[in-house]
Parts: sequence; C-alpha cells; structure tokens
Amino acid sequence: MSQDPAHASAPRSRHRIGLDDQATDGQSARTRIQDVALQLFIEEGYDKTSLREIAEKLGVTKAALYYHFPTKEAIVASLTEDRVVAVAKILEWANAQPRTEQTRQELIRRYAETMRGPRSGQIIRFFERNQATVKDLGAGEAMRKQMVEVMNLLSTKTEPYDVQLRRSLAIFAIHASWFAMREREWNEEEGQAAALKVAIDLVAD
Amino acid sequence: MSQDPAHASAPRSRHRIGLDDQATDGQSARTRIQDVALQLFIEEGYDKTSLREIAEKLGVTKAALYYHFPTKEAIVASLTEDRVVAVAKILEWANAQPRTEQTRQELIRRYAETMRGPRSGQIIRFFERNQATVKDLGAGEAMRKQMVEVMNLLSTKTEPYDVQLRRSLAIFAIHASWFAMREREWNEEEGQAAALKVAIDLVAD
DNA sequence: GTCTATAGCAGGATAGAC
DNA sequence: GTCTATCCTGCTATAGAC
Repeated sequence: MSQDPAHASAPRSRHRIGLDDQATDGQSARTRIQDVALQLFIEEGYDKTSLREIAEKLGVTKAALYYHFPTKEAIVASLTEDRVVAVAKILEWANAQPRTEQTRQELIRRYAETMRGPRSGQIIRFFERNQATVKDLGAGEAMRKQMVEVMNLLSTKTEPYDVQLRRSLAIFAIHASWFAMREREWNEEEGQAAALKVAIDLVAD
Repeated sequence: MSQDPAHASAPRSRHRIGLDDQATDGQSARTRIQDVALQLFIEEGYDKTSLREIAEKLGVTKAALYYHFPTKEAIVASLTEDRVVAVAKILEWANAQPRTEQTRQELIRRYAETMRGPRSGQIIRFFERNQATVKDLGAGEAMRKQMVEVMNLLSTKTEPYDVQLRRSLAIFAIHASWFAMREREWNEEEGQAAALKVAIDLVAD
C-alpha cells in the first residue's frame, strides 16, 4: 500500500527536532503530513493550499516535505490508495452477484462499511469539495470511476429514470452523512446509522 | 441585476473586430464571456482556468476581459446573482408558510423551477464542482447559505436523523439530475421530471 | 474596446549544504 | 531529514497607446 521507493527505513541520524521526531504520539512524519494536508485540502481547497502552508503548519519548510513526497499530487495519491483498494474489492464482489434487490442492499452495506475508517469521511469530503481540481489527478479519476461503477450496479439503463436517480442517491446518502449536514450536531454513530437506513431504503423496490 | 457602473451603454466606436462585434447571434460581449468562462470553470475548475485561457477561447487578450469585468471573481458574481435572487424569493415565501408536508412539496416544486433557466444547471454544476474554491468568493457563500436554509426548511432538528437526511437529499435529487448522471443519455425534460418525482417523494411523510 | 507590455507576486520543484 | 537559496513558470491585475 505504501510505495516509498526512497526511504523504506529512513536513517534517524541527526539530532535536530524534525517532523519525524515529533512522533511522541506514535505518528510518523508521513502520517502527520497526510493529516495536515488533508485537513487543509478540505478547508481551503487543494489548489489554494500551498506546500508552504502545509509546511508552516507542521513547523518545517517546503523542502522538508519533498523528502517524504515527490510531488503535491503524491500526497493525495497516498491518501486515497487504501480506500480505492477497499472499494475495488467490493466492486469485484458485487460484479459476481446476481442483480437483485438483496445484492443492492448488501452492496450498500459494504460500501457504508468503507466509511468507518478514521480518514474515510474526510477523504470523501475532500473528493466532493475538489471535484473539478481532482479530476485530472489520477487518484481522483479512480475514485470517480468507482463511484460511477457503484451507481451502475445499483440500476440499469433500462429502468425508469426516477428509479435510476433514486438508487444513485443512496451513494450520496452514505457520503452526505459526513458533509452535507455539518450545521447539525449528531455524533458519528447516529449519523452513519441514519445514512445506512436511508440508503437501504433508496435501493429497495 | 446587471451592475456595470462603467459602461451602461458602451460606445461602439472603433472599426476593429472585437468581442462586442461578434454579436451576430444576439449575444453581447458580456454574455459571451460569461458562457465561455462558465464552461471552463466547470470543466477545468475555477482555479485552474486562467483569464488567458478564457480570452484565448474568445479570440481576444486578457486585457480585453478587464474592460467587461473588473476581476475574475466578478464574472462568477455576475453569473450567480440572478439565481440567488430567485432562490431568495422562494425562501421568503417558504418562511411565511406553515411547516407542513404540503409546504415542503411546494417548496421543492418551486426550487425545481429554478433549474429551468438555460444556465441554471450549469451554475449548480459549477458550484458543486468548485465548492472548496468558491466558498470564499462571496457569490459562493451566498449560494451555500441558501442551500442550507432550504434544507433547514425541509426538516427541524427535533426530527430523527434519518428523516432529516432523507429530506435533505431532495435537494441533491434536484441538482443531481444535472450532473450526477452524465454517463446516461436522457433528455432534459425527462431528467427534470424524474428528479422532481424523486424529490417530492423524499420530502413526503 | 482592444491591444502590448509589464509590474508584482506566489506557486511547485530542485540543488546542495549540513 | 531538514535547511537555505533559487529557478522557472504562470497567475491576476494595471498602465497607457491606439
């Protein structure tokens, strides 16, 4: 999952306080960069978030980031790869199933499961808020294609338009529990349970 | 609606072929800029669309654009202002109604009506695909607030989470008919009718 | 109304010291 | 692993001629 050619085991040589030494909470430098970058990508947008800004927030310089990631885009790639693999597995499973209501519901259940990871919700949020930018980012293209494939599994072109639309909204229901209702105050558990319930209903006959 | 202090009636003085003289199809220079800009903002993203690119596509230079719009952001503002006014009117109406199922359905109907204009769908598409960027653009802020207000009118905080989510999805249903299902081939009429049907059902009890 | 030219700045990325 | 310094590019916006 982690393809870091350069420094599989980076030498902890110098005595200066750097990104990698702030790991008193068990977070690697790589992870800290990912967290800060993702947060900024969501709040400010990918384009408007400069590497300088990320570095500043981490207390280092731009150049330091380039030791951990070859490009800005690579940060996004590292963020999304795990989720892409997880969704790909679900799609593989779904493609081998008969196209029944029960399959749709199980597909939704499994898809909703992918939102349980600590960063999953944020990654979706990032994706939704940066669609235009992310679409030629490779990682974004992959996620977009997967979303379309999920929707295509939920309905066929021969079905009425309103059915197609209704079923597709199930995906938005799952995603939306993370971003559409920011104003309101419910906890994660409840939100996800509600989203799953609504989504399941949307794909029912 | 059109706040152009500088050139309410621009003098058609010179003989050179410019933006304003290409109006053989009845489009003003202003309109042509808006159309091209909006299209690029959707396809490439607001940030990544430079004024040079817009100008090039119109066969003029960057500087020419600055005659018609004082800033890049002003183009967005000019694009969204009519819709913001239209939605504001609907919100004003809705706020004066009792919070019944019938009101919700009528609210959805009226909201769906705003998608009938030629550019409305594109503007929503622009908004959705550039959320992160557009959020500190003034125009974007206004639209975001309106969307939240519509959702708040569709459900109250005391209602169960799944009901709140379900009702909020009605808005996405209306919007989605314009962008979520690009892969599939149905005409506008059918798509909007389907969206309205789904949305109405989502706000029903 | 449109042009050329340019100011002024910020971005991503690299080189090389430590 | 992180730094300083810098290259190169592209952006928004402005000045002033025509």
